[in-house]
Amino acid sequence: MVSTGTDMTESQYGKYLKAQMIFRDENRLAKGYKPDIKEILHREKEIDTIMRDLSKALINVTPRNALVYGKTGTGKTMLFMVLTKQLEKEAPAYNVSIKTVYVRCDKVSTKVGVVKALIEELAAMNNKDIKAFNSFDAYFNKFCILANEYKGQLIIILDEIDKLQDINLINIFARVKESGDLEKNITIIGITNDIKFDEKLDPRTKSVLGQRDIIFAPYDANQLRDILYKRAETAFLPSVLENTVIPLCAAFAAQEDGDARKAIELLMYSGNIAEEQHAEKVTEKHVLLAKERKENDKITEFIRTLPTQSKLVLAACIFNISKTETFTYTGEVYNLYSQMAHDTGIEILTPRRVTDLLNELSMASILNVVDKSKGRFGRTKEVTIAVPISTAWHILMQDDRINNLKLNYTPKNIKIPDVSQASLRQFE
DNA sequence: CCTCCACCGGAACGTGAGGAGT
DNA sequence: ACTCCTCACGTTCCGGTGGAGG
Repeated sequence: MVSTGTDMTESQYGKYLKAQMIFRDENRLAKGYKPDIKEILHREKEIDTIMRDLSKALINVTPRNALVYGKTGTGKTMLFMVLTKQLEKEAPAYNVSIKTVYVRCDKVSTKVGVVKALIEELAAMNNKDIKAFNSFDAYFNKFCILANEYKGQLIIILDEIDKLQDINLINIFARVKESGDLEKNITIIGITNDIKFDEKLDPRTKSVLGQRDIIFAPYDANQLRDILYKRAETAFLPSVLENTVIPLCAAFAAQEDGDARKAIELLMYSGNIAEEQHAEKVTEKHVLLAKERKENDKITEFIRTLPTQSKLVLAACIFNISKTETFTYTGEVYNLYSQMAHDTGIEILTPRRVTDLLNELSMASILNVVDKSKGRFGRTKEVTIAVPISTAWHILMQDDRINNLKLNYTPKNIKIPDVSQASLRQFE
């Protein structure tokens, strides 16, 4: 039996479609989305510089190497992705071949790994098979052979280049190019968010890589606002955004180092929440909720992924604090921690180590830890908790290794479970 | 003013896991 | 397969230290 089609009253999906009153194309706000060059705002100078250099590849002149600095969310990677893609697209019209290889050095951090990635890209162009070699030199030789066979321009982008274990790799490229063993058709572009990266380089590497420095300044609130408006045009349905929404998102993100990615994410999150609530418009309220939810998710995730020992220390703090409803001291924490560790059959750490764990929790803003002197009665740390206490406790008790603690220790005044993300938020 | 508590935190070292390089 | 090397995690040792009480 075959359905003849479109009886709307029978459609189970229809009501969901109808409910989607907010987004036109949510993908425009998604992480990997690459805008068109014309859509990119406030990077005119950088685009100009980069395109001027890269355009030489079109007449088969090797562009200069470059070192690109900028904090996260300033558009470095995105811009190079977009501009090199465009370059590759225009190459045939100029009768040249241009190949861009993009390597994320935080994922592939060894020189063997990087060269292997390059070989794979080059081999893929003419469907060659890739052999495994047993030394760096062998890999590098293979790369030279392939690179020499390739008559076009090869652009190597090393993203997060500061994570590269052996920066000497850059020198190896340079030396081989000088010696003539390698055609001079290779451009290396290093991207980093470490402003002082060049100080870690020896002068030679610096002169090889830093033929040109490009710096991406963080966006200010006004620029973020423009960027968000641009994205919103195509991402949202017309006039679903209240006027204050974008300025608010921009202002929040500007506070956080002008990270455009975060700004866009916040906007998307706000839209999601409006959608969940079947609202017709995205309002300021949704932005505030989104911000709060993002922060809560961060805390939840942080606590959830804490090592077991840290979880025990935190559990001890929480239980002590819930008893007095004020604060606790290092000594008390350690005593209870030892007890809890004993009860759960977990190895008991030394006090020295526990102070470090306490400090780590403080650094992460889960706890507030203040030095306190009780005079005659010694010096200690006064510990208070910086996150909603029942939220934290529930997350801790989701850990199988320590959740038998709740038999003896569940703090008073803790509202009981249903631990979905949504319900956690209601507490506090 | 001095003491002395109860802890702080630097330094040096041990250990085991995991990954890179040969 | 084997040897390095690095890194995270912990320990031991020990010289501080702010201020209430004597």
